[in-house]
Amino acid sequence: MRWSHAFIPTLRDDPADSEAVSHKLLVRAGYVRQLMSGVYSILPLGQRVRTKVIQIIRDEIDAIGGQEFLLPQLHPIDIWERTGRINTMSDIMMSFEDNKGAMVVLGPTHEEIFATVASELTSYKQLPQLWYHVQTKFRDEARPKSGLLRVREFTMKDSYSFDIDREGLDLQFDRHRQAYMNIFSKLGIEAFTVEASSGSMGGKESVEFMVKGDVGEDEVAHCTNCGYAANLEKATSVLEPVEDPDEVLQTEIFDTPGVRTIADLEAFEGGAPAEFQIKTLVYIVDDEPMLVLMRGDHGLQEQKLMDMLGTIDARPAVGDEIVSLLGAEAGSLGAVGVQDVRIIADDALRGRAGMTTGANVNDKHLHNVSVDRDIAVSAWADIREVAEGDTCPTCGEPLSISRTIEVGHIFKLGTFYAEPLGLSVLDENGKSAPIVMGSYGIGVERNMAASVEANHDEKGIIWPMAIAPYHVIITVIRPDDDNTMATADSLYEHLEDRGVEVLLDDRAERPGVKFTDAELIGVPLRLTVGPRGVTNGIVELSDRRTGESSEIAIDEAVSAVADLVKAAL
RNA sequence: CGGGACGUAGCGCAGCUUGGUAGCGCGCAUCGUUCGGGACGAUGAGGUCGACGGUUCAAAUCCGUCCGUCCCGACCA
Repeated sequence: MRWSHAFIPTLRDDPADSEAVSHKLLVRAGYVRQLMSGVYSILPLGQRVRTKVIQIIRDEIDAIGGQEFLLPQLHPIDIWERTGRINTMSDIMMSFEDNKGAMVVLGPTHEEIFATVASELTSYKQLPQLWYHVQTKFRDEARPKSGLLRVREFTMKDSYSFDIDREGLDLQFDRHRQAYMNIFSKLGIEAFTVEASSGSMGGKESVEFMVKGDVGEDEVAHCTNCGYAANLEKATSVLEPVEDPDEVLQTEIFDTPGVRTIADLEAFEGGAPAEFQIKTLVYIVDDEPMLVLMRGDHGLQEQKLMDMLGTIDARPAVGDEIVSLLGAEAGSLGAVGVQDVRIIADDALRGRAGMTTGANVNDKHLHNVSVDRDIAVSAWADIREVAEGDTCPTCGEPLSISRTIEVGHIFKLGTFYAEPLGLSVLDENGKSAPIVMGSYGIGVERNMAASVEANHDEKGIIWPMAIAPYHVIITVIRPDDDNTMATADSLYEHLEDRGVEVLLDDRAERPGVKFTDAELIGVPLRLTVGPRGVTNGIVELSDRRTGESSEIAIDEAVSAVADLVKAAL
């Protein structure tokens, strides 16, 4: 491609509406343009990268036996009603009425559709199957952000496995895990896997692929010593025991004017340290109010609570709801003596005594609360959010917490979809058996952005060879010099003949502009061809990542570049 | 959905407080001089000032409503 005929609109300034590095660079370097919030046009350079990312994914999934489909993006709403996910996904589903008045949704994901096709599977002899597609998903995210990292219309490869039993699922799951790691490696992304909550996807076990990055939306607890890593939505840690007083006293009410928070009560004369307080939270779960008790210095991890309750609908109660339930306002709440309300308590409170908590009377608290004696706990669970420095559950070393970008997520769905959609086959005994499913997703544009987050410097993008829009850019210093341009043209043609993808910068621009643009768009190799060198039979070969350059004979340039490209792919 | 910021030429911004014929830089077009790290000079093109309504002799500027975009949080495979 000749740059003089290409549409590569580079910008000198960062766009005003960008924060994330990948967003700034992909816009400035002419890869994407925003149409509306969370919706982007992919420009020619971006499309070349996107196509390569897709092909890498396709090759890996084909290698583990995947069969590619093309599925509808328009879904009748009733298929979403059948699995019940109309309720769990409705917030992000784009839907509209067709001309006949039927409700149609733009597919946010395709479990239901693949499962419908899979209803034609009738015998265990047809299993296992591995099906996938690479298509646009529409999700009306409440808050698109960070350029391509969180959008409302995007491309995803999702695959679906169908097996007769758990063992088959486990095998397909492990193959995907390896395929995904291969993919991330080619994309220049240092991904690691973490245990994750499955959220609204259904199923029990899932693994997320994460890459560290400040713009990420997830937080992961990990142990550098033993390699333990889990999403904060699921992470656990070992608790240091607290010494409770030996003497068990009667509860005692006392005045705490103006005390509203754990910290207030710590500072209050006659108060208590946070680890001797019980934090009482009121939650509305599936329209039912309940109390959630935490140790004063611990935070609730809502997803752990939701997973434990098997719900996807939970929210903190608001002022009126709290007062009508407990008779006091937030700041003076407690669970002592509360009847007929479900009380979920964090494991950290088991057996604790000598605790302080709200009295359910404004500006009053209770001393000497023994959890077992005074509170009618309905259920115990680990619902505490792991904090930086907590003790690793597997090796005992301190955990650290990092922000991460989720670049892939794989799920063992089990029979979650098989049952409502009637997916079953006859087993070898002629008995009906539900199909065991897995689903495996990876977002294409998000991974492009994640790769930029991981591969850039102050000058611009540094693409890994495998997904670079071009392998090499030929920067012509004086395109108006016939000898120089002829040399550049010849190099261009010979490189293309060797299968190297070349961008020929033949624009009538000053050298500085061309160098800056070349570095911004991030082509891995650069050949600089100028009159001075051409006279001496020399061109310059430079490496975008290291910044190193060397002079090389014109005769050898094609082979040298072709070899470097080959070695890097 | 809660909180905050913003909306003026392709891009980045000033002007608004104190109403009076819309500006700067970059980019773009033509010509000339330049040319191995974002050149210089000259001449130009380009804007319903987000939309609608109100106040006023007069609104980018004041008032109201709406729309849009970004950031933090909630939310979220």
